[in-house]
Amino acid sequence: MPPEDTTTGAPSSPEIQHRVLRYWEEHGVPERAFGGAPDGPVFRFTEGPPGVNGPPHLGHVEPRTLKDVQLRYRRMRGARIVGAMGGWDCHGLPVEIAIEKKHGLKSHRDIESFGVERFCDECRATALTYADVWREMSRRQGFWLDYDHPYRTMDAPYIESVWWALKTLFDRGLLEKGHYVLPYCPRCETTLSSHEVAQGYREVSDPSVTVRFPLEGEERDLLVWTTTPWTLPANLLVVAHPELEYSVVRTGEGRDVVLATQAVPRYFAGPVEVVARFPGAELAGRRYRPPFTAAGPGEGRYRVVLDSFVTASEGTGFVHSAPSFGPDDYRIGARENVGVFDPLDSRGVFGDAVPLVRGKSFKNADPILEADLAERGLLFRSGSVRHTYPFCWRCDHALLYRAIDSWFVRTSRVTDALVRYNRSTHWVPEYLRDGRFGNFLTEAKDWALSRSRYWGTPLPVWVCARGHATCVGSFAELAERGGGKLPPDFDPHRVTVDRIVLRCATCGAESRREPYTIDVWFDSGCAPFAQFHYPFDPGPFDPAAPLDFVSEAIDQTRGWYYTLLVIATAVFDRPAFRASLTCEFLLEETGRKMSKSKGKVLEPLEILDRLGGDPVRWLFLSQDFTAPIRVGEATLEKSGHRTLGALRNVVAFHQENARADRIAPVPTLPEASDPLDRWLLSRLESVRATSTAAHESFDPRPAATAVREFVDDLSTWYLRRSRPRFWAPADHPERRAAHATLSYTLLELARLLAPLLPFTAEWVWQEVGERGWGHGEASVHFAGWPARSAARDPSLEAGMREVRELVEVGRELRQRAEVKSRIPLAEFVLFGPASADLARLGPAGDALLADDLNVKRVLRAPAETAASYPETAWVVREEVGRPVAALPRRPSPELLEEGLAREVGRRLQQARKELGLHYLDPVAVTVSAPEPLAGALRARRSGLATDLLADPFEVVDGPLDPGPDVRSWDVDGLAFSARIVRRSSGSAPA
RNA sequence: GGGCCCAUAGCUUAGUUUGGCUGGAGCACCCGGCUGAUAACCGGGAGGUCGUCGGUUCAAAUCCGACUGGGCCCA
Repeated sequence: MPPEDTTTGAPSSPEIQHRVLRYWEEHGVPERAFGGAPDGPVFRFTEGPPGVNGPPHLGHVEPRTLKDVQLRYRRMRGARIVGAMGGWDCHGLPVEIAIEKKHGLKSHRDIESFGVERFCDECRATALTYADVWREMSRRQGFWLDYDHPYRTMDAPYIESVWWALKTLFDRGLLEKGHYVLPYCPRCETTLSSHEVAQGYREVSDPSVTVRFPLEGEERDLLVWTTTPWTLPANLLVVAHPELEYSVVRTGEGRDVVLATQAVPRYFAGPVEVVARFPGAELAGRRYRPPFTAAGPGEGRYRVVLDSFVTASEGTGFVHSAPSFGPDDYRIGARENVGVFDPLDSRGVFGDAVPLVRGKSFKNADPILEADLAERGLLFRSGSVRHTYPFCWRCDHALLYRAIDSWFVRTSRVTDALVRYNRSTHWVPEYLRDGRFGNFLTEAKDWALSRSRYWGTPLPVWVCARGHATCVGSFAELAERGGGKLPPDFDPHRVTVDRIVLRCATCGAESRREPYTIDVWFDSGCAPFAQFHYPFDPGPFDPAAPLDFVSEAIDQTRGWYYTLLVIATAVFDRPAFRASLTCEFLLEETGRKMSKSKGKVLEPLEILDRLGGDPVRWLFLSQDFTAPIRVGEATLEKSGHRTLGALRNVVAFHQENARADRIAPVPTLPEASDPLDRWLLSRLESVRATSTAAHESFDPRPAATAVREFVDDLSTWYLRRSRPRFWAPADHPERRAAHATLSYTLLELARLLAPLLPFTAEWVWQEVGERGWGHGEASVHFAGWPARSAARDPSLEAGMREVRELVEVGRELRQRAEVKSRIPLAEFVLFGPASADLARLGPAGDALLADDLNVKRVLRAPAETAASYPETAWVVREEVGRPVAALPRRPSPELLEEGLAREVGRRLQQARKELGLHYLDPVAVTVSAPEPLAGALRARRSGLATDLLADPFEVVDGPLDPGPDVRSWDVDGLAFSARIVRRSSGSAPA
C-alpha cells in the first residue's frame, strides 16, 4: 500500500480499479451496458478492427479511450449503441509473414510446396494469438465493448458480406481488371495499394548515375540520369521535353554530350564550349544505342520521344524510359507502342535475359551494372543521392514499381462523391477534413485491390477461357453457379474456393477463379455491415445510415477512414460517418514514435494494472491528444495525482464526516442559502453545461479541462472555507446545508466524470451514494446524464473569483507586514467601491475574506483616503498607481495574545494527531507556560478545551513532572510544555 | 519536390482564430506561511532573445513572408 493511503484513508487509484472491476464483474455491469438502452435512439459506431497476431502497445490505449468516452456519454444519454462489439482483423500479411518466418518459407514456391491449405490453417490458428491480451487491456482501461461476440474478418459470414459488397461494385462497373504499373513488394510477391505504400517511405541513399546513350550515326552521346541503374536493362526509350533547350557540349575528352542547357552548370564547373543549342523537339525520333541489349530489337524502340512531364530541375533533361517500371514510362511506352520488357521474376530477381546479373535481386544489381558501364566507357558520372524511397509497410523490403495484372476498385470514378461526402463530415480536429484527409481524396487513384497472397478474403471472380468475368456475391450463388451443395462448415478461403469451377455468367463456359486474395483494408472497410452479416441476416444495419462516430489514431486517415469512405460511397452512395475524432501518436520520452521503440517498452497491461486505468486515461484526456503526447514512466506516475488525488481526498473527507454522524447523502439539488454552497452548485452546473457541449461535439477536451478546474475549486476553496461548518453538530442547519451541497455535488460529479474516468466515477458513486456497494443493479454508468439545473449564477461565480483574488492580495500584504496568518489583525481595508458582482455576495464575501485572512473585519474606504494609511502603521497594495488594499503592520497586544493561544492550540492538535488519536477521542491536558502566555491560555480555556476535546484542560505555573506523555515546544521565544493523556471514552460529546 | 501540424521558463504547457493592459499555469528549485481530508493548499523569489530573420502596424507570442528545426502525410 502506498504511503499516502496510510495517512488519508482514501484508496489509491489501483485499489479503486480493482475494487470496481470486481464489483462490475460480480454484477455483470459491463454486459448489461454494452448495447445501451434497447429502446433508445440509435447511435451507430464501429470498432476499427486491430490485427491481433501481435501484442498491443501503450499507444493503442489512447484512441480506445477516446472511443470509450463518447460511447459512455451516449449510453448515459439513453442511446442504443449499434455496433458495440469488438472486432479482429484476421487476414493479411502480418499473419502470413509470421508463419513464413516460423517455417523458413521465402517465396510463393516455398509456400505452395509447404501446402496452401496447411499454410492457411496455421494462419487461422495464429491470427488471434494476442486477442486475449487485447481484451484484457480493454478490461483494465475500462473500454466497454462486447468481446464475447466480436466480429472476425476471417469468419465465413463476414467474408460473404464482403463478397456481396464486391459483387455490388462489380455490377456497377467499379471492379475491373487492368494492367498497370503498381507498387510491388518482391519479398511478399504481391502488389500493394497506394495507401499501403504511404505507410512506408524512408530516406535512403541510392546510386546517382549519369550514363552516355550514344546517338546512332553521330559523334554525340545523350546524357541520361537515373537513381535506379537496375532499370537500364529494361530501357526502351529516352524522353526529352519538346520546348526545353538542349546544348551540345564539347568536353575535350571523348565524344560530345547532349543535355538540357539548364543542367549544364550541374555537370561542368566554369565555362564550357557549347557547339550547338536547340529545342528538344529537334531530337524527336533520333535513334540511340541502348546501354544493354537484353530487351532485344523491336519496332520503334531506342528512339528519342517527347513528353512534357520531363523537367531539367534535376538530372540532365533526358529521362530514360523502362515501360515496365514506372507509371510515366508505362504511359509513354504504350503511346509509342514499343511493348514492355520485364527481366525480373516475381521475387524481383534477374533471369536469363540479363546474364550479367542473373540471379541478382534488383537492387543488388546496381553496382554490377554500374561497373560494367564504366568498363565500356558509358558511365559519365557516378555518385549517390539521399532521397525518400518506399518500403513494404509490413516486411520492410524495398518496393519497386512494375507493370502487372491487377483488379481495381475504380475509386477515380467516384472522386466527386468522396469529396462531397467528406465535406459533410464533422472532423475533430477540424483541419483534417480539408487538410490531410481531403487532399488525399481529390487525388484518389484507383484502388489496387488484388493481392497475390494466400491468407485473405478470396477475390470472388471467376474467368472463362474467353475472358468473361463472373463475380459471385453470396455462397448461395456460388453453389448455384456450379459449386454444388456447400457443406455447413464451408470455409471460403483459398484451396476450398480455388477448387471450385463455375459456369460463366456470360457464355456458360468453365470458369476458374482469379487466384487472388484482396487487400485486407477492404475487409475492415466493410466492418460496419459485415459485422452483422448484412444483407443476409436481419440485423440493425441500415444501408441508408452512416456511422455516427468513429475514432482512431492519425494513421487511419489514409487507412481505415479512407476505405470506410470509399466503400460507403461506392456501395451505399452516402457518407461513411458523421463524426470522427482523431488523435496523434504517442511518443516516447525521447520524442521517438512509440511503436518503433527499441529500448524499454512501456507494457500496457502492467501499467494499467499498477497505476489503474483512470490515471492512464486522464493522461490522454487532460492533454491535447490532437498533438503527439510524450509518455514516460515519470509522466505516467504523475498523471492524475493532482485531480484524481484531490477528488479521492474530498470523497474520503466527506465519508468520514458523514459516517461519523450517519448523515444520509442528498441526491437532489439542495435549496442552498449559503453563498459558498450556491457558488459550488453554480460551478457544478457550469461544468455540466461545458461537458455536455463538449461530448455533443465529439471533443472531450473541454470536458476534461472543466472537471480539472472544478475539482481544484472544490478542494482548495469550497472545502477549505466550509470546514468549520462540517464540525458543527449533526443536526445544525449549517452542517446540514454543507453536507447536502457536498454530497449532491459529489454524486452529480460522479455522473459527469463517468465517461472520462469510469473507475473513479463508480467509486465515488458507490461510496457517497446511499445504497452503496453491493446493490448490484446500481452503477453510475446506468445513472443517466445529469439534467440541467437552475443553479447557475454567473455573477456569483464572478464575485467569488474576486474574493479569491483579494485573498491573494491580503496574503501578500501579510507577508510584507511579516505577520503570520495565525495572528489575527484588526482589519483589511479595501479602497474604492465593490464591483457589482462582489457586492451581490454582500456581507458573506467580506466574511469569507476575513476568515481566510484572519482579520477581525473587512472595511471599505474611499480611494482618496489612502493617504491616511501611513507606511509606518500600514502596508498598502497598489496596482497601476491606484491603492487597492491596506493591512495593519502590527497586531494589538490582545490580538497577539489570541494568536499565541491559537498557536499553542495548534501545537496541541498536532500532538494529538501524532499520538494517533481519532479526532473524537477525549483527552486530559495539562499545560505549563510562562506569563503572559499562561494568562492568555487561561483566558481562552473553555474554547481551547472544546477544540481539543480536553477535559480537564489545566494551565499550571510550575514545570510538569517529566514523563513520556510530556512534550515541549518553543514558539517565537516562548517555551511551553504539555501533558496529553487519552481519557477512556464513553462520555465523548457527539 | 509538394501538403498538413508544430516550435513559449530546466520539463509539461495556456494564450495565437478576433494584434493592445505586467505572456499565465503546473512540476522541479529557494524563502515564508497555513493545515485534524489532502505528498494538499497560500504568498513571495529565481527562471522567458515567445525557434531565427524580415515585413505590416501607433502597437506583434498573436497577422504576413522567408529561413531553421521537429513530427506526420503525399510524389
